Amino acid sequence: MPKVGMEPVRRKALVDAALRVIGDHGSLSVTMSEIAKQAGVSPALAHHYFGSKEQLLIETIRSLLKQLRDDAVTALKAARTPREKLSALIRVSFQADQFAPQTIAAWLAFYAEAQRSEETRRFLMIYARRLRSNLVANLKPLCPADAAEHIAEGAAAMIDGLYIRQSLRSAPVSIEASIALTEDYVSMQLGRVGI
Amino acid sequence: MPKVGMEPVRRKALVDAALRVIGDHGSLSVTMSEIAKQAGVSPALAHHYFGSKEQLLIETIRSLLKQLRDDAVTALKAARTPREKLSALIRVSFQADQFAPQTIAAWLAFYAEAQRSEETRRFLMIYARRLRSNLVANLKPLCPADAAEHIAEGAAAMIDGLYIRQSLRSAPVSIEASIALTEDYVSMQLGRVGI
DNA sequence: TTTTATTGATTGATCAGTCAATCAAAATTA
DNA sequence: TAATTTTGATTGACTGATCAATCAATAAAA
Repeated sequence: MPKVGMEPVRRKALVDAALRVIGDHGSLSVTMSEIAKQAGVSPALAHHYFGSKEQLLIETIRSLLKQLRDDAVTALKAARTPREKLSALIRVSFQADQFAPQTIAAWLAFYAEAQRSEETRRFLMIYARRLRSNLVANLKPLCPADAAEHIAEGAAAMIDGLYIRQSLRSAPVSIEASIALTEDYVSMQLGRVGI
Repeated sequence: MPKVGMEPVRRKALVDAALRVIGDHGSLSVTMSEIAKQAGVSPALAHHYFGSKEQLLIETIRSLLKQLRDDAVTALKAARTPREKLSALIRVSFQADQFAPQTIAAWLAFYAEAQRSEETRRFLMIYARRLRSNLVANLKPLCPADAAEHIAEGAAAMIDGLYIRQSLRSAPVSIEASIALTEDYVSMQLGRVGI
């Protein structure tokens, strides 16, 4: 079997499998066996490449974050004005694959894990700060600095809150409605101070 | 030992212990032993009274919810006008003990669990709906019905989002700031349509 | 031959859940 | 009142299952 150079292929397959299994299962209490099976390899191989379950999970959240960042970068590049960039950030947050039940379930599981794992928390803090600073940067040209901080805080909270509420599938707020709600908040706050 | 009538005492002690252990641990992956130890009884007794770990956890979330409801009822009674009642609802959501790191960690853990446990999800949906309908009921006197739904959705999302972000302890938004942010949102939305 | 990839089998630890036994208060009987 | 029975409370010890992690063995490429 051993074609040389399988390592990156296997690593990716395992990380993707982990994300899928976690999303389906809605929890980090998934077994290495499940993940390995999903990736089509033996559990032993997962340990061989990642050393431990924890390490595999760390890589998994890292990949989730990278995906989000790449999307944000692309969306920001496509937008011209600060106001357009704000809309782009909101749209990226609610894009279909991010808002899929499994993805939301995975995020939630990682947030819970962050209560225990320092490293997981670090990653989620990076996400939170990035969203915030992206928002602030594009709000500052449109309003006073202190207002920008304030609005960014509120918008970020609303985005995260819409995720949480989506996870219950109780009163499913559609993607469009979620975007509208957040856009509305930002527009109204900006309207208060001009533009 | 057997003084008769220990059952309710033990049940409460175990539920409280579970909440504490879950909050400290930041996860539902806590052992019956830990919970029982915290309650000062043997693991076997926990099983005796609750039958299973799952059942104990269900009772635990039920108690968390009851606490919140009682507080809300009290706060609503003390407020007079609809606008005051809205403020009361916001204040209750962010009251100190609810906003304590351990309580937030427990909520988060239950949200994650809700992905798997139908019953847990039911409870959380009750919370979500209750908050929403309380908000709507007190918004309706102040604005058109469709606006009330819209504002309630946004405010509820913001509240939940502020919780989530609090759980990371990254950019700790104080209780007062959280209340202010939500109040601000509601006031501004209402300002748009009068009052 | 050496190196890389891969797995089956195994181990050790952890836990939920069970059960038989004990202890002491309360109820009943003498 | 004293003796006896009943019942609720409680636990230690055990079991069976699950799982992360290890390792020695194998297979194929280089």
